[in-house]
Order: sequence, then C-alpha cells, then structure tokens
Amino acid sequence: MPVTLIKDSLKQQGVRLTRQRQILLDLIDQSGQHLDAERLYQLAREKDPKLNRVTVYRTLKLLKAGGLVDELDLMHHSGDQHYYETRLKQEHAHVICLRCGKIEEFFGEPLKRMREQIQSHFGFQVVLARTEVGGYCSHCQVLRAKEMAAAGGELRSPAKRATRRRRVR
Amino acid sequence: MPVTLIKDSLKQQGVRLTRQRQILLDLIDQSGQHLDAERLYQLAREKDPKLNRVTVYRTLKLLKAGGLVDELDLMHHSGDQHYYETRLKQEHAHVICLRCGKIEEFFGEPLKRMREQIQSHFGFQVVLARTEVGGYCSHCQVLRAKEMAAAGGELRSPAKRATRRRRVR
DNA sequence: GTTAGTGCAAACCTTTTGCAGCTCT
DNA sequence: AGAGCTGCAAAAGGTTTGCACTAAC
Repeated sequence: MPVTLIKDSLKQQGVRLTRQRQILLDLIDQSGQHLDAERLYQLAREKDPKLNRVTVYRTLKLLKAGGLVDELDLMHHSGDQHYYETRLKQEHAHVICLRCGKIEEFFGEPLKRMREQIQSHFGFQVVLARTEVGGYCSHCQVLRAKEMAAAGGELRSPAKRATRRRRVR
Repeated sequence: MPVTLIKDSLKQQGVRLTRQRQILLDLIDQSGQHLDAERLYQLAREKDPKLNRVTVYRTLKLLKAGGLVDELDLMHHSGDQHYYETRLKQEHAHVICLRCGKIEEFFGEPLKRMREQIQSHFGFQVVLARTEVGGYCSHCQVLRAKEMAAAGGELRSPAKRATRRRRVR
C-alpha cells in the first residue's frame, strides 16, 4: 500500500497529518521491510532530532489499529520487540533463519486456502493472519552441521547461552 | 505429548527432574491449553507456595529450547506475554476472536502443504511454525453489528481506548 | 479557537540475570 | 562431593501513561 493511500485513509478518518507522522509514514513505506519501533525511531531522529520515541509507538499503534500496517514478531528471533510492514496486497508468511536471521517471504496458495477454510469451517471473520516459520536456511544448515561436528565429544551440550541479542539505544 | 515422555526426554538429556519441575510439567500437561508464565506460576504456587516465578520462566525456557513445548503469542490479544502448550502430534493454527478472546484450533492440510512448500521452495529446514489468525467468531460478529449500530451517529470513532488488560498479581 | 497530538518523565509489564545457598544423583 | 537448580533481589527490555504545552485544522 503506497504512502499516499495511507495518508488519504488517515485524513478521511479525521486523523491529523502532522510533521512527525509524515516522517514516520515515509520511512515505513520506503524502508521496504520489517522495522521495529526502535529502528524506526533512530531513522526518524535523523530527519527530526526532536521526534520522541513515544510518538513512534503512538503512530505505530494508530496504523495498526487502522489496519494500515501489520505487526510481526518474527519468532522473537532477536528480542521481544515487534516489527511492522505496510500491508501488502498479498498475504504472506515470514520464514526466519534462526541462525543468521535472514527473512524470506512465502506467498502461496496454502495461505489463501487456510484463510478460506477457517472462514467457512468456523464461520469466523478473519481480520488479520500471521504465519511465522523458524528454522535454518540452506546456507546455515551446512554451517550448523560443521558446528555440530566441531562440538564433537561434548555430549552434555555446553550451556548454549542464547544470550538475548542486546540492542544499542 | 504426554508428561511421561517429556520427563523421559529430559532425563535422557541429563536434566534433573526436581520437585518444582515435576509440578510445572504436570500443570502444563493437565491444564490442556495455553497457559502463560504468570498463570502457571499462580497454579504452581497452590501446590508449592515457595516456588518462585523465576523458576517458572527458567523451566519454560528449558522446555522451549528442548522443543517440548511451543510458544504462542495469540496475537497479543491480552498483553505481550507468551503462552505455552505441549507440542501436539499435529501442527495447528490458533484462531483468536479479537472481541471475546475465544480460541479455536485449526488442523488442516493447508498447514502441512505450506510447510512442505517452504522446505522445497527455499531449501529451508523448518523447525517450528506458528500461525495465528485474528478476527471475529460467529457469535461476536452479530454483537459487533449491534454495537456498530448503537454507536450510530458517532462518525468520529470514539477514541476506543483498548486499555491493556491489567493482570492481577 | 478547539481539539488532537507531542514531548517529557515516570510508570508498567514481562522476562532475564547475578549470586549465594540448597539439592539431586 | 559436585554440578545443577532454586530463590531472592535487582535489572533489563519493550511499551504505555499522565500531564502540560504545541500545532493542525
């Protein structure tokens, strides 16, 4: 969904198009993909150093409530923050590599199928759907095999401290 | 997956089956469904008032890492906590009513299909998958229609303060 | 001129961590 | 005996809220 449409949609709802919102909207739209609040905040600050983190959260909430962006968790691969993307024409699943963090998008009829079946099966009105798949990309499968081999004798798995990836504030 | 199997699996990994873990494991298994850490903690305290919340988190982390339970978000319908369920034989999607919170489970071939397609399409090794669908159950669709009608003239949507559901500690 | 929106500080909720002491095997 | 676990207190990470001020319409 192009920014202009989002802006129109907001105006129609009587939502004010402030300078801050323009900046955030443009960033979400341009960036292409998967920004979390903090990242969006950092980017926004480059355009307006006064813009507050809270405004970012409030704007994201607004857009989410209006169905203009989708909220993702990406399997909490790097913390518990949420990610956002403008709502695309096509529903898609996110496929996250648990080792390198790479994200693939899967468009395919099983998704549409599932949606239809859920609607007809339960008489449920689907508003939003989120499918996230975690695993290992072809590249990391190889690397993991090597790592496993290297870890060799250590049968008692060496306390793999999957330390929460720290983020820079 | 029955508790006994989980317990065996843990023992085999050299994980100690402490009193606390027994309690938690049994609760997760019996409860049937979708407990979050806090709820599990409350239930556990009834059996052992000394059991600490931290132990609950550590146990859940352990089970998740071992692939013995699945972690769910349930569309963050009532906050940002995570929910857990023992890993069932069949993969399924969770369908959450955004109005009443009711949860349906959808088992169906589109899920298996999608998994297969992702594996073959990207050469991706799927480890876990999570599909969550939000919308309105047949019951709430009717109620919402009435609510909408009642809200009638108020075109400017009355600041629907979706206040984060407070939880009792 | 109103009313909605912003910034700031402080709170909040969920989860994690450091460490001393306890407990399974 | 010794590694592994637990409890406690404290912190961290992510997000929300109250309120006075500002800006969009």
